[in-house]
Amino acid sequence: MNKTQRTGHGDTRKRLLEATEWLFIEGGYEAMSLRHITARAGANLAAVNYHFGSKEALMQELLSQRLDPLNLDRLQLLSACEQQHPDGLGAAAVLGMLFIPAFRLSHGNTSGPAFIRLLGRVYSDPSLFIRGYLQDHYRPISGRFFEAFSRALPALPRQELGLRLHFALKALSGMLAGEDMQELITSINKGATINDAELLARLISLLSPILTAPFGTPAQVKVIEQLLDLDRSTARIDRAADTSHIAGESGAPQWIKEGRLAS
Amino acid sequence: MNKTQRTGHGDTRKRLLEATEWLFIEGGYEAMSLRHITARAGANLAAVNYHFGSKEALMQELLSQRLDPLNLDRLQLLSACEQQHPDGLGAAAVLGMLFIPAFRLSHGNTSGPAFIRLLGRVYSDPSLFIRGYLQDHYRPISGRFFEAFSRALPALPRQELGLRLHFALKALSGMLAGEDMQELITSINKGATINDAELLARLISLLSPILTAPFGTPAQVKVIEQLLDLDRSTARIDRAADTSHIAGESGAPQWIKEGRLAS
DNA sequence: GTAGCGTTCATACACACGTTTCAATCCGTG
DNA sequence: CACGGATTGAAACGTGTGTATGAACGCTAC
Repeated sequence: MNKTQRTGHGDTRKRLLEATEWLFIEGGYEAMSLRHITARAGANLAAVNYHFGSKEALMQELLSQRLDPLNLDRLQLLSACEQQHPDGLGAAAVLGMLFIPAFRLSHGNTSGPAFIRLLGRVYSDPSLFIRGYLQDHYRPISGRFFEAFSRALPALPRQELGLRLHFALKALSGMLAGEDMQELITSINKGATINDAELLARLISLLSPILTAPFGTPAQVKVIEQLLDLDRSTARIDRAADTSHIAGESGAPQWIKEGRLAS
Repeated sequence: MNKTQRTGHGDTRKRLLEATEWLFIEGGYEAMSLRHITARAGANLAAVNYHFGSKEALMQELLSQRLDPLNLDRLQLLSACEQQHPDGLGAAAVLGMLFIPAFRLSHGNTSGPAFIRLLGRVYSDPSLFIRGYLQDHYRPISGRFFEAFSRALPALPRQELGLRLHFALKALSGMLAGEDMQELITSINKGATINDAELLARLISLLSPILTAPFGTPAQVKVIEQLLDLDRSTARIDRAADTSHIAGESGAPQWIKEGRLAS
């Protein structure tokens, strides 16, 4: 029945998805307009609504195609690992099970390094649509991994664990979204022929302290107390509280007095 | 000469800034329209362009009023501390000098907890305007603190240090922007009468490992290698590379066949 | 009281957005 | 060749945006 699959010039659908992926990676969901997408894909403006029904449906399809396999692999790896080590896992290992499937998927396919940046964008995009999609579609996997972390760190209260996980994942996604990560990987690979395992271990060694670090020690508290004292004695005489808003002194609107008539 | 300061009903300017601050905190720069701002401030739409000249100028004024004093205090504290401890500072102490002025400013003024969330938004907002403003106006302070960190961590190559700093600050701002931080603070304060210094020390103890953690140890690398093996053996048979895009099987556009005619 | 300045108001402009419509095209099937 | 469904094309709609304009208002000073 799938005879008319490739009718017409017809890979418009594919080109639209690719263009969408690119623009999303570059600027996030809000900066991604249908006119930009269709122009980049060499398609007509109406093509998006014809093939997908709406802009949101387009984005959902892209996310589903990219994230579903990834999260399936993550769950499978977690299950296999829990079965193989029934006596418990370390937090670093659980982190590894989040990263390794992403790492593998980004190596095999043609999308190559773009996949990593897509991941970063998805997890750091502030738009309600993206956020809602993630929460709606991937709550099970979030829960599974939360439980895994909870077992790996039984001393941590669940609320505190949630906080630290937010913390760690924000750091990670903020990093992946930029181009810094690519530079890091290439620069490392140039410096010495480094193993994939070493690279991943290095990444995880940055993240796992966020989860495992103990609360502030007395020594650290003492350092902070000294700083607080120094700050109090250094701070300029308190500006009158909250009158800071009143800046314009008199007369015509302030912006007209400054030199920026040009531009 | 500043006699006509309070002419008319006239605190419109102040109300506009406050409304802007609220809306920016809630949704970021892009979600903040002039019509929303003026409606919330009980002012006319044209008021923004009259008092500030443009939307961007409004935002610049808000950011300048909030961030300039903060960063001045930070620099002053850093200078005082370097003078007091000419033999060098620890990374945790330098982190403290970033946080303590923000902490103090958020305690004194009426703006109270909003100031913290404003900070989080500013540093995590993805819009080009906000990013550009930060880079243009606060490059000196960034440089100063980068040097301070560099002296505190002489073993770290500068590129690696830059990476880890990005990492740490992304984590921090992502955390501050949400409401989680307020919950954390209040929940901590409820659990036990905790000192300001202890709270700050706890925060810093989460962040400083990102800067000071050593590279992956051989033991960690070994764990990752085991996981990689397990992943390779577990991964489902490779889907044909990158044909994942082709989903529609035949006939009419896929979205029309599904049940979502409603809504 | 009236002239003048600072401020507010309603309204309009030009543009970009997502979506819709309907005619024009393609191409396999009869 | 001609029919018909799948696809593409050009143009328009309604809404939201930032900005601009000019009249109306309030107050102070002469």
